[in-house]
Amino acid sequence: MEKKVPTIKEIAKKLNISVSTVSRALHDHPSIGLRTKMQVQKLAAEMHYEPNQTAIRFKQGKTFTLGLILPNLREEYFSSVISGIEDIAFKNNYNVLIGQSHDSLSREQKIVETMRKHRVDGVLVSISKETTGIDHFKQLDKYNIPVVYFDRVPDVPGIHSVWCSLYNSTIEAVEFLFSNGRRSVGFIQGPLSLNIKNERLGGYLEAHRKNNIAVNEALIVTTDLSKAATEESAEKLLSLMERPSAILAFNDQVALDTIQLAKKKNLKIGKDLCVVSYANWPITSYLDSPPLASVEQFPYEQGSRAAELLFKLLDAGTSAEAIPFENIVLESKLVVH
Amino acid sequence: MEKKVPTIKEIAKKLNISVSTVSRALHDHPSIGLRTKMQVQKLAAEMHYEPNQTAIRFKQGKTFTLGLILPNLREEYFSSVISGIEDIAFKNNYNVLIGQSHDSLSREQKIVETMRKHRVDGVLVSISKETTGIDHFKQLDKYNIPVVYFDRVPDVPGIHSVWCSLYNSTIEAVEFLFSNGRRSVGFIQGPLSLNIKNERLGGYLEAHRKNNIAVNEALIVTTDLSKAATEESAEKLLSLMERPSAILAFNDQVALDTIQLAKKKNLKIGKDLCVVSYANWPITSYLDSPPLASVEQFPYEQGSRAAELLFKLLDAGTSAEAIPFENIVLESKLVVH
DNA sequence: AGAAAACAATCAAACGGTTGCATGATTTGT
DNA sequence: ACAAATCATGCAACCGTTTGATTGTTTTCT
Repeated sequence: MEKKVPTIKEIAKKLNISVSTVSRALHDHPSIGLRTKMQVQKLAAEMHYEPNQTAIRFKQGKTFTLGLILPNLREEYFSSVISGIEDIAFKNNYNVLIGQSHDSLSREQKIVETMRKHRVDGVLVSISKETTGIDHFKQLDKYNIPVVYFDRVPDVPGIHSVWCSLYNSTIEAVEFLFSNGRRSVGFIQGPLSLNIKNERLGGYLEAHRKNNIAVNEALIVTTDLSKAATEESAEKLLSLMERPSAILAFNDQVALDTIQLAKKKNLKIGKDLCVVSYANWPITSYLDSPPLASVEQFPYEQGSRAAELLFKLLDAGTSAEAIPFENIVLESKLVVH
Repeated sequence: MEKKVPTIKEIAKKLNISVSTVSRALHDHPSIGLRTKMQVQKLAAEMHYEPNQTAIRFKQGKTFTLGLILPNLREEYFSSVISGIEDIAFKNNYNVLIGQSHDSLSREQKIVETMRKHRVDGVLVSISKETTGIDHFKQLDKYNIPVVYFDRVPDVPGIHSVWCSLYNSTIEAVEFLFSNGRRSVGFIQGPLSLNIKNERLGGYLEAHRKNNIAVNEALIVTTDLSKAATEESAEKLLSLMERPSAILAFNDQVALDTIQLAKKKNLKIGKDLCVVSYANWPITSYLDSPPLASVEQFPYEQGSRAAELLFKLLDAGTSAEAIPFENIVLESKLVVH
């Protein structure tokens, strides 16, 4: 009844040779004779031998596993990131262990701990919206586990990162609105921790400067991404005496909540109010009044680039020197619907 | 420079005792004296000792990892399932290794292989739409890896499964349409492999029987879930001489594609045509013309129940007898918007 | 006081594979 | 024909932890 999986030992016994010979034969080691090599490989195939990964991981002191920490899997954005990462990981014969922080710092801390205990070989992180420092990632250094931050990157020096610059696209987005005759553009910011290098705001301001349009501070509001907070901020904008004729929203979720509210107030989207945002959700194509345009951030590519960088670090780690901190910046792109 | 993680051996050396004593002391083994136990635990804490999971996994012949195979992470439905599974896994100190089949049989087969090689302790599967048999899961038997199917369950005997019955909800959904005066209800079926026990169709027919309404075969069409196929089928329905006044769609994605097409044909949703479907996507609340109702299938609960069942199998596996095949059926619920 | 019982700690094997070093056999060079 | 070089294989340690069997010491019982 009890099924037994064949081991290298049994192969050795059946052929009356030593385990080391079998091991080397299976690895095509040059010092093994052709005859034995063939014999071993033939028998191994017949017995359906498969190396015990658990043993190898143990012996090599590596888990061949990457840890991936991200806010959630629900957002299409992150599931695309995963595909990018998995493809690279798969090529390197690595597994990916996923942990969702659900945008909570304490959960993120727990996950880091789990990853450390699991002895993953490296970690990829997109930080939670509550995360401001990276102290809880420091513990990984002691275990020589390299970390690559992506997408939501903490604003501190001395890290490896991959992210997507929003500056140029934001300028483009705002100018797109200007050129459509909408010179009063509201801006709903996200949580401070997620404003990578403040690029959204920077682009927003620069677009105004370039076009000689004065910035109205009252048009800049903030949300923590919860529906309630977004509605409150949108309400602020929409009830201004000089109501903006367009809104730049932190992302498509914020855009949807804003549009929903605007409709309740009987504003015609596309006429009374135009909305542009970030993320470029596919689902928006099903909406009657979607954002007019959205900034695509190429999650798949961010994921794969981040994974590539991590593997580079892993390779270097085995050999010699510390790699200088690398920060890869991709360009985003405004997609007009 | 090279950081070293402390091991049980070093603790033993520092205290001049044997490794076995240390091991047992850390596990609170009764045959270790209180004094030594305290000493060991104190020193272990000071040195920040942490057991090497890799070694333990190897020694115990267990990976403390569950394999989870599902079509994709993009669908909100499946990300909820994951949460349900992760919560249970976490309670049992297990990790979850995720593989996406992307609804392709060949990918699914590869993933099963990966999981086997990785020697996961158990597997949870929601099959791809191309999957009809379960031959490729048979290899797991040889490794004593139990499998629990959930949600998309293959229609074969001799398996453990957790799924959500749609029969009653379908009857309710169709009757809901009838009671709204819509007696001509089209039905867009999904891929045959996903029609668990044909419950949607069964419910559809039963609702007609109960209400003495004749079934019009022309009103029953099929899609493979691709947008093109859905549109083709929807087109078939909407261009009938006797156009149905309502449609029961396989899921919310199909519903959205159908609604989009209907709008293009200038039909008023909610007036000329009512749509009900399955899945209950949260995003539909942002639509101007969402499905009128949707059947909620409780993904979180399905995930957690499936994981619980798997752990039950794992526990039993270590001890004695084979567990009789268990099939847990949950009830779905019609949610009217 | 002497045997039995309870306690505390150690020894050593085992898990499955990898790898540096040693050994024996065969071939090559002169 | 004999030393040297080359080739093929085996030995044994090792990775970190767990655990059954064993030894040695102390307490308890009669």
